[in-house]
Amino acid sequence: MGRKRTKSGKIRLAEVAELAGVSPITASRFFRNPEALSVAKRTRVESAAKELGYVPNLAARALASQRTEVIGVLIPSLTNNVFSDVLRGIYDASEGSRYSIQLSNTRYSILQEEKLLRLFLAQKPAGLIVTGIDQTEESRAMLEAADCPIVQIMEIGPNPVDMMIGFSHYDAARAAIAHLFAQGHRKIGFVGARMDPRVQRRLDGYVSAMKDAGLFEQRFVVTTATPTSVTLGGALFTDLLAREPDLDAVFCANDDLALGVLFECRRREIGVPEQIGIVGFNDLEFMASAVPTLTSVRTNRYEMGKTAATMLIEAIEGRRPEQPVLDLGFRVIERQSSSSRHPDNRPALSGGAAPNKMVALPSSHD
Amino acid sequence: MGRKRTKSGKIRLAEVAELAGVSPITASRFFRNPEALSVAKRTRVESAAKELGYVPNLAARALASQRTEVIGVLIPSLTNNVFSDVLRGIYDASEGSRYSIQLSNTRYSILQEEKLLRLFLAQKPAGLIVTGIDQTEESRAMLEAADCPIVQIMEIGPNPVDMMIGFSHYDAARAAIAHLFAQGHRKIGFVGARMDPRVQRRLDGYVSAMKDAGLFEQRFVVTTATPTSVTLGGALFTDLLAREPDLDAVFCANDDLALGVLFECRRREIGVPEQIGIVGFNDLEFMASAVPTLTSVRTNRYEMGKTAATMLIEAIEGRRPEQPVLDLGFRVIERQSSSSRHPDNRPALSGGAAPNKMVALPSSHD
DNA sequence: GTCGTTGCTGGTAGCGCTGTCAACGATCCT
DNA sequence: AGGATCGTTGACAGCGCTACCAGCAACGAC
Repeated sequence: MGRKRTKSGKIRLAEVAELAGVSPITASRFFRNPEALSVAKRTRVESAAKELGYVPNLAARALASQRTEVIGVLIPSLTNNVFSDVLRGIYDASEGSRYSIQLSNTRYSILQEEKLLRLFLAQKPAGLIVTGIDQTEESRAMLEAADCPIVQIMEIGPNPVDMMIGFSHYDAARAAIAHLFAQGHRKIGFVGARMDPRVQRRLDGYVSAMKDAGLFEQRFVVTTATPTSVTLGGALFTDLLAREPDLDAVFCANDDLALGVLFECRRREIGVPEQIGIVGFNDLEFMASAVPTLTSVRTNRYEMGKTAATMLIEAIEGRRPEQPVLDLGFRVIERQSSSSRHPDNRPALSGGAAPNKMVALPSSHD
Repeated sequence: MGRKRTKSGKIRLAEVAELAGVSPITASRFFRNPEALSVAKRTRVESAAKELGYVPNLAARALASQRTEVIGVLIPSLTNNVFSDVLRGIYDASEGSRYSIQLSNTRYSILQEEKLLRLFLAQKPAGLIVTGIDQTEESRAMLEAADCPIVQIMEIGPNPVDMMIGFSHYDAARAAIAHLFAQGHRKIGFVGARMDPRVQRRLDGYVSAMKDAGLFEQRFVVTTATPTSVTLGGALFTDLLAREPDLDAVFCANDDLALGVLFECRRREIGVPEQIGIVGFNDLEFMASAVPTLTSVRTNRYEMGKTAATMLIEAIEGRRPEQPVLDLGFRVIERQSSSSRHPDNRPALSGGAAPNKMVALPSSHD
């Protein structure tokens, strides 16, 4: 049943120190800063610890040192594929380090975020990763006053609290529309769900690109606050078609919606891309596999998470990165669903302030 | 920059006690067992705490009380949709409770699991949630010796370490095959990826069902250790077809593979379900939206996580559930992709020892 | 009236570790 | 050679909270 066993044989630092023939404080130092010990004592403590199977008591450490080795992570959703990739990056980066991850879900509510932030901060985390740049005023103040490094992820913008890593959703959307223009599409609709700040900025990018071309029409835009889903993609597309039957392409705020649009086209026997072009956002794995393959804007989610955690840990340990704000860019991955109405292909469009920082996107699966 | 600020104005329990005019220990009791206080002192402490904005120091509490309020969760993957639903349930259940979640990713390695378990156990967690029933001997021993409640999730089997919640993957696979039989399919292939223990048991269920019907052929089975993906579904299906061109249905170990198979059929212009029936596993949201809609085995992932965490918390607080092993069942959701070769429809098949415990599956998104 | 009993409260003593500072010998510079 | 500096080590004093046990009033039973 696993309920028995009362006192586990606790090995304290003092025991290790005794066995090693050093003072407790020296043993303590071994675990925090081994370089500070002479080689002789270092090996003595090391073998003593191993022999006794010593595991430090984190609570005591936290109490005595007035700081924890916890990195708080605030993300809006646990199930959105986008965040699970980011999370995986964060966990991968934290692995092997002394830091552990404390994750909380804001459910896309900045009020909830504020509440969680208060909770986190009270425990004096070693560092904090927060999503986006749209915090409440109160949250912002807490973050600025916080006594630990902070990374804002998912997007970049002015006035970072501390560090920042992401890309411009606005520019990415503009690049997607530019691609559609280049392929000869003109009447381009927008479907968006959830409409969190990042989706909103994609919409803004879409609107500006369309306006720049003198092609914007309010009826081309269909959005909802409802959480995204494949099914919803179909429904929103249906709305869009009802408003504008002559549509020749759709830019979807994410790939789930794009897949839903694709299925809806199939249901209605609308040819893709002959009659309707489709572009998604995020470049989830299935996009390359769909029939026809679906164009999307690739974002470096895994790397974003991994780099954010790495930067944070570096900063915690006193090595602040030379570049506190990192633009990871994006890339329009051109596939069949948006292919040219005129048969001319061109290279992939890239964007972001640091396109050279781009790396291959790891598989979405682990 | 957020790096400044040295000493946050720390309000200790002692301050609260002083303001309330009680001893620190009484104030302490207020937070742990308010019932033990007289009503007068209770309200005094409460308002004092609120006035000062007191937040308990968890490290000190853990050190003094020799236990933490941390629930350790070990799952094989962060990105698999299946686990993100379970996780969401766990987080939802833990919210509002005093417990916080400590998550780690075993990457489908039981050795890694063992390592993490050792790490977790050393910090004396309040409770533990582990995935599956295939631990190493060492892990098993540690779990049995652990001084906290434990829930095994995702599947049920004999000899629970403590509590257990899940369903029979074997039975679920058999039900899927029974459904295909009922629809007139005979040459049914199996495609599986990753081949973790649960997928293996689905395969076992498939094999037994096929053998029972005298229809099993080794060449109907295509599996790989590679992580699952939509693309992989298409590739495995291609292999399968090469081995057995006369196949009339495919049972996919998960929905990603099923979607890949669907796309591959489309690519090859194979009619679904006329020429090939498809059944997936998990019933992810997109299955209902695909064209044709895809049959799948629905599993109660969110509820599994939520119930597991709820049971665990109850057990931690001394209220052990009357039913330590819970079968959440499954349900074959019949859709177009497997529909009858003979036009007769029948109600959905259900399974599991506690089908009445079945609840509506919450949306996969939050 | 005395003696438990119960309900509430407080004092004492750490939990296991680390921050700070001082001390020591060895090394280096002038 | 004398003093300064560096590298290494240890003593001490808590960090903020709770376990444990003692105390005390109020109450009822004998």
